Amino acid sequence: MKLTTKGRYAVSAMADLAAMGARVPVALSDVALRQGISLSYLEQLFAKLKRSGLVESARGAAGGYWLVNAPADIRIADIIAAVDEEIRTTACAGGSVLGCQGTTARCLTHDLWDELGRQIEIFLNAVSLEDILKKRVLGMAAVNAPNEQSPDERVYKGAAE
Amino acid sequence: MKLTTKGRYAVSAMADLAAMGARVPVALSDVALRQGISLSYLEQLFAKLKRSGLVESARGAAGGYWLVNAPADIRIADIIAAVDEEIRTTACAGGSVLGCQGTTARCLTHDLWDELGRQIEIFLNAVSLEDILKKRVLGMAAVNAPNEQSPDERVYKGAAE
DNA sequence: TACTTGCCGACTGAATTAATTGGATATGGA
DNA sequence: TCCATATCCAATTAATTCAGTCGGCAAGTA
Repeated sequence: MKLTTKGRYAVSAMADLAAMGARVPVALSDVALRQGISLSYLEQLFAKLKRSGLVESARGAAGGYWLVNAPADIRIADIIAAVDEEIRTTACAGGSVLGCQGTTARCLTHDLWDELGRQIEIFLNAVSLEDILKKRVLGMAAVNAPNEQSPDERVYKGAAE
Repeated sequence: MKLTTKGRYAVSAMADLAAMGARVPVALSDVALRQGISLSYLEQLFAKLKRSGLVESARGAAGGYWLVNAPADIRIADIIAAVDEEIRTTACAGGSVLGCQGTTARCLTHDLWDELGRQIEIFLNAVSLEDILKKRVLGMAAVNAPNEQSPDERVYKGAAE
């Protein structure tokens, strides 16, 4: 999972829309001012957000963008996936185990990056736009102890993949 | 937290040292061969690892690098911090809240990136080199439910809830 | 001495991010 | 109808970072 300002901009902008109310067209120029992001760059991001079905738009004067779903139903992972496309975290090419090429240590770390990617995805899937607006995010970080417990106790969900 | 091949290379190389035994000098040229990483690039990484006190070295023939501590006492977070230096995940400059400049929505997302960084750090701190060698990594991913609130119908953590 | 290895700094190619520029098309209101 | 305001669209650029290269020097061993 890439964690760049690109994804952060997108989340900030989406939170901005959410704060402005339901199905009210919000002009990107306003968002740009409030969030301190260049208008043209926002346009590129929203083209992707729209392509992913997260927002709708109206052209012309009094036009703008608005959220398709309620903030409670928009997960942060959806937003970042829309603008950052690539989710791969393992060193192995193509996500296939074949990429490890038979070397030992790299295959050992394979599990690590795999699990880290899952960890990040679980987190970003657990947080909605509404959680952000209502400041319910702090204190969510957690991790299971290494491998001694029964698999049934795991809280992890099989990430989208 | 940056998650690039840089950190992955470093972890792979450290796992390689760990697998070779305690305080045995391992030449980087051997590590480069086994892990498929360019020697010169490895040298740069190990300069940082040494500066951080994770490895020691001996020059000359039969020289090489070895781990200062036991694999069980070396956490992945230490390795990545050593080579990637920067851990900042918030959009706010300098890690200071002042970077938010009074805009509302960016400050809202501040908590999110803060917590995500904490999540990643908790995970990478919970895993040691020994865990990797003994393949105890899978199943550690987890997350707490969002901050105390009346439970609604939404599924935060997937089917396991 | 010859060889191996760590050490050091400057440089380069490739990729990506972030942003810019210059338009075209649609819409509502004066 | 005209015009300001918007989304839309494509191409280009500037800056950054990653990943890797290159050449040479220092130190230790046989």
